[in-house]
Amino acid sequence: MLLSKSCVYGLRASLFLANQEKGKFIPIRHMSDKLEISFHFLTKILQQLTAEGILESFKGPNGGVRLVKDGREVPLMDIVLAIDGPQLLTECALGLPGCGVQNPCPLHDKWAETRDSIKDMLENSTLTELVHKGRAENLRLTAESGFDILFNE
Amino acid sequence: MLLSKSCVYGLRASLFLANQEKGKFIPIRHMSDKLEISFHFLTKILQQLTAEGILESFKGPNGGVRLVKDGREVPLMDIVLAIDGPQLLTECALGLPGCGVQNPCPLHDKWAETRDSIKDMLENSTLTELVHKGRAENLRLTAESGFDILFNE
DNA sequence: TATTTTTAAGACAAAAGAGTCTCAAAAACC
DNA sequence: GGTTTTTGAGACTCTTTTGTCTTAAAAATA
Ligand code: SF4
Ligand code: SF4
Repeated sequence: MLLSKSCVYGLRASLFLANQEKGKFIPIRHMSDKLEISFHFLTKILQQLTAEGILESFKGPNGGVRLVKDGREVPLMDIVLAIDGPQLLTECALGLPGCGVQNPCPLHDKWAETRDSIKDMLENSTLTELVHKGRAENLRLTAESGFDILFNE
Repeated sequence: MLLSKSCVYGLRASLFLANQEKGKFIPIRHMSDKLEISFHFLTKILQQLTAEGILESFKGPNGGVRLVKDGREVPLMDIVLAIDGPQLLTECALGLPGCGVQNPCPLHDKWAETRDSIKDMLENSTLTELVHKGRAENLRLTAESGFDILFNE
């Protein structure tokens, strides 16, 4: 898999948050219910995003988490880097250690192209952009429901 | 990681075989030494390739494994499918089950592009092509050595 | 202050991936 | 036939990933 499960959950939760009223703290329990992700597992993942400065959290009643920046300013890459780290961009097809252009394997040229296209996609897609698209077309964020699950009470 | 470790080892061993005298059986022990891969682990991986009809094996002295087809006819995709299966081409960015164009997530369009570029790379690269490139430029297949390790006795 | 609601932290367990080991079966050679 | 060399099959262990659970700390509210 390209992204770890933690990373995928982190992305889905971030999209959820980008679709909420700006500045409002959303309880993790609410998200874990809507997105059908284990509450404790999601909590652990979002703690990483909080530690990385992508989310901020607040304890107690009316607490929860929220995006620090407007989702428009948050490329998916930020979340991927916070959770999976940079391996995706540094490791490669044949997985040899300490790779680079100085000492490449036969796949390097082709792989570098592919890797760049992954990189570009993650850097050029922002949370808000995807939320707009998802809202407009009622796309889904969970196994069953469409995007509208994010609005239902 | 895009490809599992088993898959990467399978690819490296296949490149090694594509660089050998056509039709000759190469002992797995020889490959595991040269490529610095655990002998037993590599054996298990190559057994999968044999079961899938990509390699054929022969027991006993002067035995080993060899490519069934000329490496020119073997795209990397064959080896990836044999070892990692088709998930790379069917699973996707947000990892939702049963995905497709009928019921996409907000990332689908962008991911589909990226996925196609991965697919194209694996389908359009053949073992022989990469061996030629590796030989011409003495590229590496292991952590330390260059392509010439495949020739040294 | 006591109770409730929430995140924080980390121990713990289950599952999957990676790697090791042993023994059997086939082939060659003495 | 017996020994050696090789792949085949599978049990087994170790590590990483994934997921669960418990307890603590902070904040609100009564
Ligand atoms: S040379 Fe490039 S493709 Fe090959 S292992 Fe290194 S970074 Fe990966
Ligand atoms: S819609 Fe496409 S990108 Fe999204 S989860 Fe499904 S297959 Fe993957």
